[in-house]
Amino acid sequence: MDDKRQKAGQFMAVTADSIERRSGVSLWRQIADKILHAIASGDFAENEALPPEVALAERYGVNRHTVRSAISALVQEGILRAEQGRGTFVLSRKRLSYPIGARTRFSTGLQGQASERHIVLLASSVEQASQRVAKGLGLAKGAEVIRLETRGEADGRPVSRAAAWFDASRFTGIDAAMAETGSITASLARFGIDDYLMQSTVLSARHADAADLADLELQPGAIVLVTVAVNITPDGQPIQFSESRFPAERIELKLSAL
Amino acid sequence: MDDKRQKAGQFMAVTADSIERRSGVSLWRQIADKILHAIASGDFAENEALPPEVALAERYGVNRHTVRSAISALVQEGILRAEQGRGTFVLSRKRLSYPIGARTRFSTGLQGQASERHIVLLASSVEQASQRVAKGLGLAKGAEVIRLETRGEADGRPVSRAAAWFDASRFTGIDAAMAETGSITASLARFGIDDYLMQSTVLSARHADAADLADLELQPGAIVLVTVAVNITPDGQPIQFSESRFPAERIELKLSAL
DNA sequence: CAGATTTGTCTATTGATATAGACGACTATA
DNA sequence: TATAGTCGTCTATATCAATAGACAAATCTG
Repeated sequence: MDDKRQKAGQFMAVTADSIERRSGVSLWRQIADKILHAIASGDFAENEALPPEVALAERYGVNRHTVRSAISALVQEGILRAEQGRGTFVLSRKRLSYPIGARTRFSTGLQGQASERHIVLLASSVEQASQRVAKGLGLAKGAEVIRLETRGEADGRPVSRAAAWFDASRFTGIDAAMAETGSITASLARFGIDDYLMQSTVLSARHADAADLADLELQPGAIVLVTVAVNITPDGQPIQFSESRFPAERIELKLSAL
Repeated sequence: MDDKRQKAGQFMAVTADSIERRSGVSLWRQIADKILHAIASGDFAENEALPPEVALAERYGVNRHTVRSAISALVQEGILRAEQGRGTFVLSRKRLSYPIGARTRFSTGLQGQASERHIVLLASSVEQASQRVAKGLGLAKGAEVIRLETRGEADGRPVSRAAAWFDASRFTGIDAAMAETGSITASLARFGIDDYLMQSTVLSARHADAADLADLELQPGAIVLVTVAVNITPDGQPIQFSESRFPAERIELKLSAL
């Protein structure tokens, strides 16, 4: 059984991670990804020095300057700190594990992983439901809905960016409640909803666009995980339609027993 | 509230999707992503012509040649077909929706979305459990495990690439069973396992590496969704540890009520 | 202190990426 | 059969990405 990866004549060092050339994704971006992944999976311990630049260059089969480009992107992002003469150190903790399940709640989900976490209400508006929002909420297209734009932060770093839609006729004032409480769960409680479930979630991934970069403080070329979900009451009434974006380099999604 | 996205002096057409320059991801790759996304979400209908190159160039704020680079990548990938004098046409269907749930089975999951689907056993081997595999299966590190490398295909296109590990002492010969039946479920049935559940799944996303590109027939720069899962018997015994990769441009994951 | 190690900066060169403009080839339609 | 619309190809130029080599600056160790 031939292995396609064993390309003709190409030497493949045992330690060499694979890098794609002329790919549309620059080498420094690919290497930055790999370093992030290595940190997230514990290969490079927190507060420890990375291997020196020359070693990384050899490991990935690129020039030292290319490694430096990758490192400087991660330094700018607050993941690494480089110190002349000493080395380059891992600042950032491992990837946070965001639970997804029938009763996912932001506030409790990251407990134990981040000492501080909260949701910021960025904006709210009343608008007419688009096709997909209307369908998700079981409303007619064009019905009035309230949209809440929020950002989740953990230890001062953005970990999610979400838009949530609610039936405007039923949840009048939920924007004010959200601004006051900083919690979707608490806001819904004011409308007599003390429990709700995730009905369905669809998950995809794409490159971050300009809005994602600004909202999530990412570097260009980063990847975002996108979830589109409908929350329902225990008796099956849809109450919330939402689209969330997570920076793939900082968050992994843990699908818990649902 | 200032909007960072409104860059100084730069004109931003109302229809212009956001594109990041000097990002480490080339413009043609970003535009290819956007076109794929537009197809997946139904903006460009199947068998219909895309807007002409000049229109796309204006829409994304780039040169026509840059759009052509994006299109030619998608043509190579079999997503589009360009016809001189006529236009550029969408060949490929929408993104498939792969269900993830407690009882996810490849064979049934894509029913109705693809007329033909099957799993190919690419390779199998016996090896010593790594730290994470051992932990997932509840074995001692270094215990003998059987690894199955598989690829899932739907309508002739690769949609998943997975490695699955089983306790070698309990599932001796599962590789042969898999080769014969082409189904994990059927193979496990031979060992008296007629039901199993997903215990936990961790989900992340990253750029495809060289192996992914070859296995999934992707173009460089593509994104893969990665799931790491443990399957257990109804009474809680771990039987399978697996890592799967899905091409984000062809697959979305639907987390069903579990 | 001397030497080794490691990050920081500089110059130079090559190839890929992106823009710009012009024109040819093919198709559809009035 | 004109003409307009669209994709295909070519040339030229500017910028970014990547390689290469050299040396400076800071830190650590013996």
